[in-house]
Parts: sequence; C-alpha cells; structure tokens
Amino acid sequence: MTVASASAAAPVITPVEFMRLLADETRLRALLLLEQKGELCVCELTEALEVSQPKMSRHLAHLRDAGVVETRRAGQWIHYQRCESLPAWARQTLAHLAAELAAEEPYWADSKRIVRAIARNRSECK
Amino acid sequence: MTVASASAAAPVITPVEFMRLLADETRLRALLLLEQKGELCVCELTEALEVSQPKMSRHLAHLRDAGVVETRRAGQWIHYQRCESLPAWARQTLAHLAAELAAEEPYWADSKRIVRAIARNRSECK
DNA sequence: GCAGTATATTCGCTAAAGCGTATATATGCG
DNA sequence: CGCATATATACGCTTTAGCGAATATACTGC
Repeated sequence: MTVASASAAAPVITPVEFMRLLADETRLRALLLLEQKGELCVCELTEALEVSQPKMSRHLAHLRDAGVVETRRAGQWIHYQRCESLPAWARQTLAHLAAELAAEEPYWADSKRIVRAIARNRSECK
Repeated sequence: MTVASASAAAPVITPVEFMRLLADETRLRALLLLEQKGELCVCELTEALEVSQPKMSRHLAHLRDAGVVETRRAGQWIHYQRCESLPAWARQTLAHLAAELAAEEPYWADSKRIVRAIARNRSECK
C-alpha cells in the first residue's frame, strides 16, 4: 500500500523534469506569481501574463500533472497554488528565484499586473 | 563602448534560457560536478557521466555558448569551469542545487565516479 | 611529418514541445 | 432549460532539441 495521492501521476518529480517545467517563459512567470501571491485563478494569471486563456490553461495543466501545483475549485473559478508536497530542493529553488528575480523584467511588471487583475476579478465577481 | 567579453555571444543569460540549460540530464549532472569540483576536463566528465565524447562535448559547447561555463586550455586538455560572471541568482541556484542534490541519484554516483576519473586521468597523463 | 590523444563539429534523423484555433465541459443564474 | 462565464482539451502544424555516427581540428611527442 502506498501513500494516497490525488492523481495517479506525479510520482515525485525529478530535478530535470522540474527544470524543464521552469524552462518556459509562461510557466516560470506563473510560478513566480504563485510563489508571491499564494493562490491565483486562471483568469487572473491570464490577464497578468497577457497570454491567451488556452495557453495559460495548458501550461497550468502541465504543472498540475507534474505535481508542482495543485487546484482548488471555488464555484466557476479554479485556484492554483504551489503544491505543498514538493521536495525541499524544489520549494527552495522557487522561493529563491522569486526573491532574486522580483525586481527584474518581465517579472516585476507581472507583479504589478497581477495586483490589478486580482482587484478587478474579486470585486466584479463577488 | 561595452565591457569586453571573450566571445561575441552570451549577452547576459535570462532565467528561462538558464533553466532550459538545466533541463537536460547530461548538462545538469555536468554542472553539478563542476560546481563541486571547480574545474574538469571533457574526458573526466565523459567518463564520470558515462556518455559518449561527442555528446559530452556538444552539451559543454552549449553551456559555453550561453556563458554558463568557461574554458581554459592546458595542452591537449580543455578544462571547463562555471563562469565567474554568471548573475548572482544563477550562481546561487547552482550552488543550492549542488548542495541539496548531492546525496541523490544519479548525482551521488557521479560524484564517486568523477573522483576515480580525475585520479586516473591526472596520474596516467602526467 | 607522422602517430596518438583530446576535443569539436557536421549530418541526417526523430521525437517532443509549444502554438493558435476551435470546441468541449462545468458552474452560476434567472 | 438557456445563456453567460470560467476553464479544459483536441487537432494540426511548426520549430527545436537531442541523438548516433562519422569526420574534422588541435595539440604532443617522436
């Protein structure tokens, strides 16, 4: 008997698999925002990163399938956050990158846009 | 006038480019060994990682072109080491990964093999 | 110059990743 | 139920990355 896991996949991510996930502009930017804000829904990320909805959704699914992020449904919104059960080296890498890159573009601009996106989304749809 | 650089390419690596370089088993393993040992030549890396010489050479060239490693010629050997001028976030990422992953496979086995490879190479060819 | 060793590069080939467009699913509301 | 919104997925396509095999280049010692 193994420890229960939500989905069948993601049997502990390897460093190379993890790096491969960080090796895409959209995914890296999204992960750094999640690291910063804790929990975000697809439409907020789509707006902050200025990408199409299917593109955002596909990349988030990719991260979810790998066990890097997890989801929580809230009505029609699906909130993503970094998975708690990530290996320590992966969590630390993300935390470190988020801190070190916060002031650089395009991550700085993303941070500013996500604030507006959150404000708009959560007021309009309350 | 810009600051002199050894090769024309590598105008400061971006995070995504850097992650893309780490997103390959051979390159990641090589970089972690370089982080650990400081300086290694192609034949030592080839032996430790148990890959073909052209494969090792191609990946190292890739890293060199991106400005992540630099080379020093010593007779017929070419020694590679992590580039000193890497951005802080990149150096710290490598250092952190090397520390965190040292005990995991396949990195641990690589460490043991590189010791033997260095010993053999530097005694035989002195 | 020749032989030997170390390293680099070229050539096809294959597989995977990412994209946009279109469409499907799920929820909320009236 | 019917419409709107949020999210996910399928499809066909293009680009890129990595590989093995073969070959080229550079240095050393004789």
